Amino acid sequence: MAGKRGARSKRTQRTSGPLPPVRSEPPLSRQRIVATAIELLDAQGLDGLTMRRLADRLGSGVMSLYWHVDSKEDVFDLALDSVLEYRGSPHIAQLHDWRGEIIHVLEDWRASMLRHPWSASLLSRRALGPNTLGRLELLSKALSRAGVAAADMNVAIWSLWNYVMGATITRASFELSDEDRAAAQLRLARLSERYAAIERSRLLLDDDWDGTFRRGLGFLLDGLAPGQNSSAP
Amino acid sequence: MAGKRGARSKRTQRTSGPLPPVRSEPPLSRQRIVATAIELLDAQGLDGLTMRRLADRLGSGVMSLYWHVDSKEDVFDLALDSVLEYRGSPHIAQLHDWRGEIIHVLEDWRASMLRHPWSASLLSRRALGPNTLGRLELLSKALSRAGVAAADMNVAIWSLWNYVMGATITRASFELSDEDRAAAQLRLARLSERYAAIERSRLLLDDDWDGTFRRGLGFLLDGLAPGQNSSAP
DNA sequence: ACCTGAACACCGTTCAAGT
DNA sequence: ACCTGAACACCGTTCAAGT
Repeated sequence: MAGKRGARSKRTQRTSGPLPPVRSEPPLSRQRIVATAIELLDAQGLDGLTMRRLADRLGSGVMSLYWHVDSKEDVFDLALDSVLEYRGSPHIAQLHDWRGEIIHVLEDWRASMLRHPWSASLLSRRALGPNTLGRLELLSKALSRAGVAAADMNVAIWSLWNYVMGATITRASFELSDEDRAAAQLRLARLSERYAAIERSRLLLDDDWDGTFRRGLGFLLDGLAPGQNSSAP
Repeated sequence: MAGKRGARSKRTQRTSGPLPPVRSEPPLSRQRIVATAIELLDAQGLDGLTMRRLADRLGSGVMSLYWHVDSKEDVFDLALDSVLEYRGSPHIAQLHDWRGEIIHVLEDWRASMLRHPWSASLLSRRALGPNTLGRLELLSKALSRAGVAAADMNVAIWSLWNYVMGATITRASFELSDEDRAAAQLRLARLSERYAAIERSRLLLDDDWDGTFRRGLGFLLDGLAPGQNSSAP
């Protein structure tokens, strides 16, 4: 499709150099490498990404990747930060609904990670990229508007970060394989007499992840900004 | 040391078969494998554990391990759960200080993981072992005593689990290498105009992890059990 | 019952070389 | 400037065999 000669006769898009063979792969680039890495991670999980497989998908030799990228770690960092890009409006102050604004920021963050289940567990191990910092910035500003005191700001940010990250990792790992989950449930059922309390509340059978996330976040926000009650209109 | 012939003349400990050469390594066992795996993980981190290195330390061939253990994943599961064994008293109800009891359970959990920094990030990826379930059980009972309603129980447990796990992973990853941390701070400083809010609160320079953990946990508990105020005697 | 070495099918990355 | 293949120093695990 790309490069097909249509109505425009001048080559306005490729501005210099001889045309490469029309049907070949586009040249390697950081961007293409990252996009393909994300595809591979989505399809095969964290262990599924290898430099060799990545090169295969890109139709290049393995070592060609290393011109564009420092190492496999580098690929992980780039893929993670790419997936965390915030695509919403930076100004979503909805009629002074600060609580709603904070919830929006965190739900959007969580949704981005759940779209790429490998990303949550990577986030906890890799350095903070620009898009991650951007989301922290957004959160910090929303918390300020919600009246969180400067002295409590870092505690509030880290608490929410930890909560979102933990919740997303937990959910992603429980969703990973029904097989594992069934095995865990079986083992729990077998040991139910030793774990009477969590058996009674059916902790490991509860799969309303979205509801649990929202309600737990509500409790945390109640603690962080007691002025703003959850039942306010 | 082990097996040294002393005052006891009868061999009461080894009950059958010929004595092995006195000075040799004790025989391979699940227990020894797990203990050595933990040593290796403590010394070299998650990537430092390989079956070959593990066998070397144990003075055995690599494939001998597979008689006692299913796979490398199995070793991870066993090492993780071993490290999470709860060594405190199961009855620490201190004069009806339910809030203090909950905090104790969670601080002890966190401390166990911080002693083995690889464990927190493993916890998020591996299945729940018996010791992990035991700690969840302890938490569940403490929450019941603190008056958390049955309908809120699972939300409360998961919220606290997510908080503790997230906080511990975050702390462990920031402590991992001063080098990375310095690099992150440098990058943040350079981009400070784009991230004015988190720069202002010096989010990434704040290293009072213990205080932040405790205060954030306080906020979460305020939300979960509003009856029990943090300033109560 | 417990341990072993050889072999297989992989890894990430260095290096010296090509265009 | 960009790409490459050969080679190095590793992996986890299968298998057939030893005691």
